[in-house]
Amino acid sequence: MAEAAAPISSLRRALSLVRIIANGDPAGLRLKDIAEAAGCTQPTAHRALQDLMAEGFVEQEAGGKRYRLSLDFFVLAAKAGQANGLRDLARPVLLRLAASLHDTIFLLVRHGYDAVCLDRVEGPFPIRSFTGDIGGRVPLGLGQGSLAILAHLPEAEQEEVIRFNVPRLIDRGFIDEAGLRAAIAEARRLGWVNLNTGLIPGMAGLGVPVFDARGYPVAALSIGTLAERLGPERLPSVVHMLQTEAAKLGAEINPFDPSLRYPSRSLSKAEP
Amino acid sequence: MAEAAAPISSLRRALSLVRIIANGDPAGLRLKDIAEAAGCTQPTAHRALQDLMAEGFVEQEAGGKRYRLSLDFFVLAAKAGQANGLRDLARPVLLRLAASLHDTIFLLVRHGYDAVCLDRVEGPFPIRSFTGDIGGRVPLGLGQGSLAILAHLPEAEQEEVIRFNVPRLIDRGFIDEAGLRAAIAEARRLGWVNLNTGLIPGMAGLGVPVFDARGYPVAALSIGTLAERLGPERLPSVVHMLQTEAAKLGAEINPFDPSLRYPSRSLSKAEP
DNA sequence: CTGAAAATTTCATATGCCGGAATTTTGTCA
DNA sequence: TGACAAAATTCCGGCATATGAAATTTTCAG
Repeated sequence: MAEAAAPISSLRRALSLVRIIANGDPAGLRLKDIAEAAGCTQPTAHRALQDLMAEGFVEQEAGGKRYRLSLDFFVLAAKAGQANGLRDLARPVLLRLAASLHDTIFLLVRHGYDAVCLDRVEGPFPIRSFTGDIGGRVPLGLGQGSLAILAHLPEAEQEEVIRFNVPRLIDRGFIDEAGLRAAIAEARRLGWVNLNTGLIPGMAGLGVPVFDARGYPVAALSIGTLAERLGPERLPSVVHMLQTEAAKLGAEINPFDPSLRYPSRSLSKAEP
Repeated sequence: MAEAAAPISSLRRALSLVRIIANGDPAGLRLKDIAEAAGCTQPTAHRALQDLMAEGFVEQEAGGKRYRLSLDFFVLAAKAGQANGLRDLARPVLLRLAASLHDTIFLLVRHGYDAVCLDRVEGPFPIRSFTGDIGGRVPLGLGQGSLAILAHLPEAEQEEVIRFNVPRLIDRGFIDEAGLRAAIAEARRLGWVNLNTGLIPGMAGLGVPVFDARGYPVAALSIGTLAERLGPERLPSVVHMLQTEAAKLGAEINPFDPSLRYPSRSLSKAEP
């Protein structure tokens, strides 16, 4: 299968070690396996890992030999979720919504071909979602908030994402291209997304896009709840509430910070 | 003043760039400032940053020149909070507690001289806490959960932490050594921590330690709420609930995984 | 529009990285 | 518990590659 056979600098190799560890067994990986996965010798991997440990990116369980990501890394990364300050801006919004609606609220941001869950406040009902936890990632188009973003992207960009994501979505067994396009059209027509379409039985959700000052859908607010809690009588008010908060949030996004619009590099690797 | 004047490998320097960026202005840092802070020339910093970008650890706002941590980094790190799988184990616990108590619940783990907020589920009341958000860090001893951990550490270790942390706590203007020792004694006597002591006016909280199979306080559960919600009639039942859940959680921690006990390296840098 | 500061590229040099082989440590199976 | 195999770590010579001065281009401020 396509093996990442990139002959690269020592730095890049070391960073790839971090990825390998992150994606490996949460209990930690052995040097041998890391070296093998990275395509380098054990001494090389070993020395890189020493440095990674010295800088606090990686740690070993006390006494043990297995390498895992360090808690320092976790702390460090909390500061990476601040793209545009959006997370802090959105926090009161999420809290308000959760308090009013008594359901779980998600904040998603677009990141390349994916939507990333930046934050989440849960209601009293147990919810299963695609995005899952904070830091979770789903292909654009899968899930309400994610679809809300995709549906409101500029035409050309939307096409690019669709082309890239359809195989990924099919792989996950959820939707084909026709279905996706239909869902996008519907989302665009309504201005929001309502998927009761039993992707997860008994669950339902709503997503609305968050536009920045340029009308670009940088993020989405979504709600996840039990299907029975989104019946015809409650649904309109929930939509209204989400849209109101999304509009307020969008207005607060610094219009002079052009970031978040076009992620700078080739982004998330596909998982086809 | 104390300048990190460590002549180190290229890898370590590059990793230090990540730290510099993480601790800098969230809007991003310029190459010149990064190079200066890292103590290397601009070309060197530049090429390291190119690699960091290529690996998705760092990104530039579209078109701009400033470097910031990438969202990929955020995604990656979500997997770093899994020390011991504690986060997943604790999630249902947090949800249960939040649902029953209608208050904000924190999960803290010990990390060197600090406690790190691994997860948090909020109740309907707006709360100010020391730890703040997920990924937040406080010196052991500051805050209810954090103090609960410190109070139940083995004597020698506790002394070491106290010696290290007292200056940091004083710097924050919160407590002196005598006060800390009194609080520790009280916490140990009760088995839990109750700080209504107006550190934050109107706020109150409770913390209970979570012990692993060896009786080592690896973590803490805590509740943060309005002072008026922890009156004498409600307090005992809240304590009981937290303790019950803490005990259950402790029992689930894999007793054969010795990690989390002694963080492997020198840990969090002081901020004196 | 202009000039200064920052970013990026070039290039010769030597530094410090690389992997094979040797040595020590660890984990496993009797 | 002992012994063996596998993994981890250290050593070391050769050379790839990171480095910083200088030159060039781009950006930004006034």
